[in-house]
Order: sequence, then C-alpha cells, then structure tokens
Amino acid sequence: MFSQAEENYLKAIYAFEIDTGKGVSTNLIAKKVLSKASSVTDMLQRLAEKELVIYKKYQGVKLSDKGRKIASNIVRKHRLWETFLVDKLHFSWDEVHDVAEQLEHIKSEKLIQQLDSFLEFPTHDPHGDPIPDKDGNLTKRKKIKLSQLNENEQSILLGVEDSSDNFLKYLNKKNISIGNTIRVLSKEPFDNSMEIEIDNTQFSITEEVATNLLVKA
Amino acid sequence: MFSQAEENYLKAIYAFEIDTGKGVSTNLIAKKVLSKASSVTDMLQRLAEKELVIYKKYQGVKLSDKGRKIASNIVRKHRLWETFLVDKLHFSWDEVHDVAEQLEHIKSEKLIQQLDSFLEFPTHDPHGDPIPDKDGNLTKRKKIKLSQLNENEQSILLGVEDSSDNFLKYLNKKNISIGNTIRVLSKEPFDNSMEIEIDNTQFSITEEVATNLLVKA
DNA sequence: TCTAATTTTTAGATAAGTCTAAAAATATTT
DNA sequence: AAATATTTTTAGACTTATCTAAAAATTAGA
Repeated sequence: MFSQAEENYLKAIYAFEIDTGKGVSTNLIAKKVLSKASSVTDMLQRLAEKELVIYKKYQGVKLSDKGRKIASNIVRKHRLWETFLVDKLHFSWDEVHDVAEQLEHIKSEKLIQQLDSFLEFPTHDPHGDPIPDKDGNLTKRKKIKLSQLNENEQSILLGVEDSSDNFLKYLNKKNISIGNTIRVLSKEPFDNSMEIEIDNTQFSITEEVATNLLVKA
Repeated sequence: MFSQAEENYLKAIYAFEIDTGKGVSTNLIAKKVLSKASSVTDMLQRLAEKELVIYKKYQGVKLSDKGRKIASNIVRKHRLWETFLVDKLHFSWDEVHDVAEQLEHIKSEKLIQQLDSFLEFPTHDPHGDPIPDKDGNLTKRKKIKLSQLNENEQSILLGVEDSSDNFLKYLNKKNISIGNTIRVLSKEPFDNSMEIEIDNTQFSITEEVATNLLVKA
C-alpha cells in the first residue's frame, strides 16, 4: 500500500499530465501539494525507486503505468466521494473538496465498489468532472461552444477550438482561463455578440470568440 | 488537530476505562494498538504534555476530560460509519471494522452531522454497541439474562449478574468471556438448562448459570 | 521479606516526510 | 555566447512514530 503523501504526489502529477501530456516540473508539483521543491525532489526519487514514476534529474517526471493506475484510482475515489457528499449528505459543491481529499485515501476495494453502486454508477462528479472507471478510463466529456448557451445559462470553460497564438493571447489579456465559470448575461441578436460574466467581472465578447470557447455541455 | 496515532491511543485508553474505571496499563495499551510497550510510554508522555491524559510513571494512565471527549468522538464516528456500511452499503457486520478504523479519522464536523442525520440518528451500531452523542453520552444498553433467549437466538455476552469468585472461575474454565457471541441451541423445559454454542464449541449450562449471564437485549 | 519475575521506562536507532540554505544544472537575456 | 536568473538538487536538520536492548521500578512468590 501507499502512503497518503505518495498518493497525493501521484495525483498531482496525474492532473498535470492530463492537461499537458509532457513531463511535469518539480516546481509545479510543489505548488500543487503545498510543499517546497526540495521535498518534491525527495519524494520523486522515492517514487521512482518504487517504479511509480519515470524520473530523470532536471527533466521533470512522468507517471509509469503502475503510477497512473494508482493516481486515477485516487481521482476515482475522490469524485465518487464528492458525489456522495453532494447527492446524499447535501453538501454544497464548494464544501466537498477538503473532505473528499481525506476520504480518497481510505483503502477498501469493497467500499468503493459498493459506494459506486449506491450512487448508481455516476459517470461525472458534481463539478461535471468525469469519474474514472476501475481501469482509469474516463468518459469523454461532451463540450459545446459557448455561443450555444442561452441567456442566463452558465458553464465551465473546458478548452478552446482555435489555439492560435493570437487567440490565446487575447484570452490571457481578458483573464479567461480553463476552469472559469462563465455566465451568459445577454446575447445581441444582430451581431451574435454576448455579455458574459467571469469571476464577478462583466464584459462582452464577439461571436468569433464565443464559437472558439468550449464549455461543459 | 490530532494525528491518527494519537487518536488510536486515546481510543484504546477510552475502551479500557469504560470496562474497568481505573488507570490503564502500558502493556494493555500496547496489545490493543499492536505496538511495543516502549512506544506506548513515548506516546503517553506526548499525550500527557498535550493534557489529553493524566500519566504518572509506572502508575498507568487515565484520560483527561479533553482526552475523553476526543476519544468518545472517535468512537462515535467509528460506530456511525459502521452503521453506514451495514445499512447503506450492505456490508456484513464482520467486514466493517477495518474500514471503520480508517473512516473514524476523517475530520469534518459537518460530515458527521450529516451522516448522523442521513442514518436517522441511530443510537446503536450494527453490533449493538451504543453510539456516543456529541458530548460523549452513551445510551445505557439494555441487557437481558441469557435465560430469556429462545432457541436459535444468539446474543453477545455483556456482563455477569453474579461476580463471585466461584462463578468467575467457572466462566474462566469454560472459556466464556465478555464479548463472546452465544447461541442458544436448545432449551430443556424440565430443568431449564440449555445447550449453547460459543466459538463453534457446544456445551450445556444450568439455569443458574444462564440467569447470571447478561447478554445484549 | 527478600529474591525473582514482570512491567515499565530510558537510551539510542531508524524511516517517512518535511524544511532551509547552498550548490549545481538549466534557461533566459542582452 | 557570456552573464544572469531561475529551477532543481543536495546536504544537513527536525518531527513523529516506531523499534530493540538495557536499566529501573513494581509486583509476586517462596
């Protein structure tokens, strides 16, 4: 079995791997697990010895198949517990994270199996994130263009259609980033522009922009 | 907050205190938490510094009010989780212990509150043990004489009516001890003796014995 | 009651996980 | 491409929780 610390490091690496696909840097992990770079180096060396990660000094780290399986299983547990907390114990979705961080480390095959069944085999957690199955497979999440949302609907930004440098720079300037919740305040029928709100800030975007932003369906 | 190790020691002391009422010995704790006496001494000194226990060298240890509150709260969580596992996730009562040992250390006031409510405020766990309330109060458990059980019923031995030396020696010789599960195989109407089974061993006891054994009601 | 057995404590080690400070490697900038 | 800045690693230290072996205290027995 693995310690909670080990599991947290694997989970952090897993999260970054999904996003980027390449080796994850020491500093990035340090920020995620709230520790210092030197502690991360230590841990990566221990994880490498256990063959849970592939690690070369100064080159960042990747998960081994074994490591990835463990990581996805922790994410699975985390998201099932979040679902439990919201659906059964009436937590609001901003209260669940800390508790799920603890619950995800409980070790019992049967517990997770039964919980999954009790929750009727959910595929997504209350945030809309996919729940990996036992083998780590994720249900591809359906995304729609922001332009397809109606007034007063909101969703979460999952990606972009156009990843040109110019477009990304625009997003950066406007402080729009992956994970943001976007609410459509109003739509202008004559040019299909929309007023949106992100983090309590309101501004308008053109149709061009709205069709290039993908939000959770 | 307290570490899992600390919580486990407090829980162990709490369990013995309830039984005996006096200071708990180092060796007894060591056996309970599966560690060595020297480790226990270490931990007791740390717990004493935090004022969770009253500890004097070679004199055994008692819980402080603060320590008892923490301990009873862990027992509360343990038993609520056991109830959850059996009632909601369909665990059998012999499968729940290890998992509940882990779950009892999850830290969240709200979680326990909501779980308690979700389970409809149970007063006893699946083994019939009382679930302490937030303030550590236990619902006194109802006990009945073994002689009141009918054929094919079973229960758990909770105590004795007659604690004379002779009777206790008899119980010892027959290998009957607190916590044993006793099943009534048959009752003899003419002398009220009964055939019972304990730990897969069958033997008969007189009415006298059966009326002096208290089992869970 | 004095000796022997048992229990408990101390002393010193070890492993996991963390830290700070300094050294080494890599990346950036002019 | 050299100098500077940043990132990463190493070295050494600390804390928690554990252990073994030996010493000290208590308990039990002849």
